Amino acid sequence: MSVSIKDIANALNLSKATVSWILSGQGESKGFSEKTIKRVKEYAKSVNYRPNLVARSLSLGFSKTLGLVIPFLRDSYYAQMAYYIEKEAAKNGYSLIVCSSEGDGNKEYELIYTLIAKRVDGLIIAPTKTEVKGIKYLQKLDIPFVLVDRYYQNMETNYVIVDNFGSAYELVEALVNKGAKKIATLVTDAHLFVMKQRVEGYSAALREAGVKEDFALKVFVDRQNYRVDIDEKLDCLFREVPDVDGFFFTTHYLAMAAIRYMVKRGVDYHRFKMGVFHTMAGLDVLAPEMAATVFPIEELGAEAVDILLANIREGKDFVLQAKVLQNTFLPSIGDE
Amino acid sequence: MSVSIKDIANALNLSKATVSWILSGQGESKGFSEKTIKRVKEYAKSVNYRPNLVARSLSLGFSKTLGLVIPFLRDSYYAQMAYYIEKEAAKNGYSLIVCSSEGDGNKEYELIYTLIAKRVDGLIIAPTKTEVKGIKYLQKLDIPFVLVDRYYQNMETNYVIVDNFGSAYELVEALVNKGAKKIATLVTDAHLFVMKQRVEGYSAALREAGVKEDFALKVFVDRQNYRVDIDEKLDCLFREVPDVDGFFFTTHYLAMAAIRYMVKRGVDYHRFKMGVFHTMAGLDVLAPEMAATVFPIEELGAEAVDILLANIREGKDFVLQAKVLQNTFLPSIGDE
DNA sequence: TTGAAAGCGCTAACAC
DNA sequence: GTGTTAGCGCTTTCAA
Repeated sequence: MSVSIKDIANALNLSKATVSWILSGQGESKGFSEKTIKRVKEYAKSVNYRPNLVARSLSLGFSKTLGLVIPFLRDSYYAQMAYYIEKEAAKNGYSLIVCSSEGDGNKEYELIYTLIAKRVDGLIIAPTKTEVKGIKYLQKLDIPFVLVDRYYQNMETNYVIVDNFGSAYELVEALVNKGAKKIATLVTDAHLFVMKQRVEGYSAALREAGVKEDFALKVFVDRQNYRVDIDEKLDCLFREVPDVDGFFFTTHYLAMAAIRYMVKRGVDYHRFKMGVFHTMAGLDVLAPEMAATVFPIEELGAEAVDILLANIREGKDFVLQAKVLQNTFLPSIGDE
Repeated sequence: MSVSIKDIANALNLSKATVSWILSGQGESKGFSEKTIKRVKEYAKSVNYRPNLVARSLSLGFSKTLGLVIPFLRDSYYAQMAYYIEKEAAKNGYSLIVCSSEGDGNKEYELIYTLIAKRVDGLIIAPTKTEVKGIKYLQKLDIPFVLVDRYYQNMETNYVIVDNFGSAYELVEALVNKGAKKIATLVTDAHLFVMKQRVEGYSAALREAGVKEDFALKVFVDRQNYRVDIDEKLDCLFREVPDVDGFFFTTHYLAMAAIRYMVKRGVDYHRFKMGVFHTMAGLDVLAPEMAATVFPIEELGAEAVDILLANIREGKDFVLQAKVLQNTFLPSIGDE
């Protein structure tokens, strides 16, 4: 096995305490002699000593590790989020345990439970559905956590989200200003609060512009197999509203899927006024004229971590923080 | 603070040992009375007991946690890899600490060092550059690890990679069979062994087909700012070889960037015979006719974990495993 | 059928 | 300047 503080202490005829202090950098402030400090450090290096952080965690009561629970790490959106969260965490000396809940509430709960057992110092969660068992549990145990991307209206938690309503409003308003009269919206995961907000933003912008809403223009796509479901739904849309002239995609991959559909059906989609919530690579070349509202993903990740760390630091005295970030409006994604 | 085994023992007038055994499910096999077992379990639940896994780790000597070091979690390719690795790890009861090395060898070393200190049971690494300090360190300490995606020819390690040479060969051969004579290849991160292999596969396929290689057809793009660098390099290519009629993209985003360029320059790229190593969303609609060789990412992740766990389990007796997976050849990405 | 006690590696209050 | 010691929460051997 690897060498421990005790081994070093024995070899050098010193006490564990001395070695511990010196190795954790408190040698000088504790007033140890130059000689001893040097002796310990050199010996430690020579025998390849590396601290056992799990012992340290047990002793200190914190692990310098955070937990992240997201629906799907393979989704580029969450992957980016995870990336920036990890980055900010690392900057502050924390590691990140990443878990995918697969959009399953029970799994989410299991993961949270395990993370707690592993004694992470706090967690960041992009919650799934309306399952709140895990969240409630965290609250009961008084463990710091912050919700990202989605949140619950009726619960007091830290959270950082984007202004879904406002961004959608701004986007749809732009489409209207470009002259679109019959703007369809494509929606998926419609049960999510954030999605509802986007759709409300859409409705509000239309209302404000004096355009009457048409239910036939609201297209709901099944998330699970959206790539096939969208064909059917769009066929239906074009049948019912042949003169549709605009599209508001509530999320990036719906835009991509819709364009895939148009190309397949031979529809010249460039004639539509289009806007997408959160863009993705490829869209910019397929439809450079498309407007977009882009997530401040980096900021979102960093904010989440900062709030979490503040919560961890301040403990009981911490007052919950809710942050609503603003998207960036991009008139056309081609010139980003 | 949270309740511990000791608290339960005190409250129930039992010993810590008894409680520990019962709570870890060995109650019946140890032969405790029904009554005691029930009493302990119920009490534990009533006070919301949850085990402290760090204490458990310290005592047992393993953490049931793995470490993953990849260049960039925000890259969709690595994100997917991380996703499948986490999935397989979770299936086996392990958590995953994910870290991005940012393609920086020193950072990679730091991360490995920290992961070791946190006493992960093993690590999976997609190494950067030719920096092997971290790897050497792991070997010296005899800590189980497996390399993915990239590996070092001159070192004895576990690794799982794809057949880069073979896949590239197959792809370029297909382009030749479609009639392409002057096939350019776009390369980035050319110093990487895997990239070299792909380029060699390209060369070999040309050689085999009796096509003379033209250095002007080899386009090297700077990874850091490939989106701007590629314009200049392609301008140069078209100037020097105006009748280029095929493209072999050594990685997905180069294909996307090249198409972005073509669209910008008004080049009808559909006339080219094209092939890409590893595809991405959007390419299928932009160039459905493009051939591709797709990574078995899921298999790669799962294999890596399985090998790592076997190594952890068998320890000294484990014989290192090298696995070369086969890509799937896709004649045209439009019909996947 | 249950308990006592040592130990995992590290920290920190308190001594000398 | 340096050492003693108790303790973090859990496992496990040995005893009773």
